Amino acid sequence: MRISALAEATGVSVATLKYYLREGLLHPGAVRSRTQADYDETHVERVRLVRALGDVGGLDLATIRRVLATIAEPDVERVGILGAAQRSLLGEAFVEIDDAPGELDPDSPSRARRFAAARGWRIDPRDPVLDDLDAAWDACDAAGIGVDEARMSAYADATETVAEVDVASVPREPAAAVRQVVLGTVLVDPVLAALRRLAHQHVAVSRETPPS
Amino acid sequence: MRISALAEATGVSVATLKYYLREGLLHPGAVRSRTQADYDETHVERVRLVRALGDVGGLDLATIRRVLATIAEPDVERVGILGAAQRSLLGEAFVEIDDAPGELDPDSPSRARRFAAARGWRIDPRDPVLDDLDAAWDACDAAGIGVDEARMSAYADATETVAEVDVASVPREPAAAVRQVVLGTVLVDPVLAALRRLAHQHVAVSRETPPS
DNA sequence: CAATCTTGGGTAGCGGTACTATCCAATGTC
DNA sequence: GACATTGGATAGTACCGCTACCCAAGATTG
Repeated sequence: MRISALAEATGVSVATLKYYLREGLLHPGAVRSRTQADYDETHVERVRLVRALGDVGGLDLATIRRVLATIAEPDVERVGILGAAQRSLLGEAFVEIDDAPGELDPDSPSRARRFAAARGWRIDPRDPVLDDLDAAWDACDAAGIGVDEARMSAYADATETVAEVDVASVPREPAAAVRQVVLGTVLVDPVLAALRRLAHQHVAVSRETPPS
Repeated sequence: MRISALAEATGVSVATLKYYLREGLLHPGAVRSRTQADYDETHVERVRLVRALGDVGGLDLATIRRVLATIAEPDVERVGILGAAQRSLLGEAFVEIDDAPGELDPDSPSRARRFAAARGWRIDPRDPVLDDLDAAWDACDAAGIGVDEARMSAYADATETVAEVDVASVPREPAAAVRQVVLGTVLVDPVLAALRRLAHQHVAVSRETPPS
């Protein structure tokens, strides 16, 4: 399969494919001569994956590159599967959890930390996702959306059942597990977001005109 | 409060505030003289809201402008509260549901449509969110993440309980309701995403070392 | 075998987004 | 009266994700 055929198969222009090759998002094809390389199904899949991560997952190319690298050679030993996933998605911003400076204040933990603790969630208080939750929660406050602890608890219940399903679907084999976790973290979020909007519609309609 | 004080209060540079004023994202202050205007708490809140929608919600400025316009003068009569929310978030891409061309094929509905129907969700088959769900679901397939109907059902269960909470928190008064729905749609997604990642962590840890 | 693609490789440019910097004359402030 | 600040305007910047163009080597077709 030549590059033009790959372009046709994926719906991505030849120029863009060359760009992906240059950027290291797409592995080179088998070189047949100086002006010909052979691409196969793995290239088609890769291109589709890159587009999926970008268009649906909303990742930029730098993050996509890290995600692909993580999948290619997962560094499970060092930080575990979830750690590897998180590091690939955070990039520069990722701080090795042991290296975290002594900024942690056990006397006045953030709202997210208190919430997680109260819930009995066993989470390292240095986990940066806790800061994400604080930021998102604060943003809701700034917008005047009342998200009190009760509502947050209901959300946490729901996400916990989601997480059980997610974890149950992770393969035992480490490399496949990393792949599933990294891609699942990114690509299932949009699925859940769409389902939530649809559920809004359904619930709203059902309240107006209850099902007979 | 002068513009420099507003900048200090919000952590946004004066240059950027001027830019927001120009772009209509921030209402002008009370003009005291040709070189002085007075800003108040409403301006502080507005700036914080704009940053929250951008930084946390990931919206671009054009979308933020539409969201603010929708909140300011909701057009509830025409398309209902959820419709108003959706239109402000979709912008150009929004197609009046009655105007939808006859492209709808009732004989071969998409996977998302079949799924929603099988679930008993009462959703207009022309709802564009169904297409979003199809795209997100397809992206999971393209990535090799197996999301079968069973898993999707579990996700739908979870989002349905989230949606119940969401709908229950919507005020009765129309203008406040539109505000809650539009902002809640955008800003709660990141909260749920963070909770899901934390729940992953918790569930994974609990499986390794079950709670005593 | 010659005319016509097509390819890899490279460089340069483009359109959009979200600011940022600079200048100005009018006006506040000390 | 010296200096800082403001609104208003214009121009410039940095980054991102492509896109366009060029070239010479090599493949394909009539």
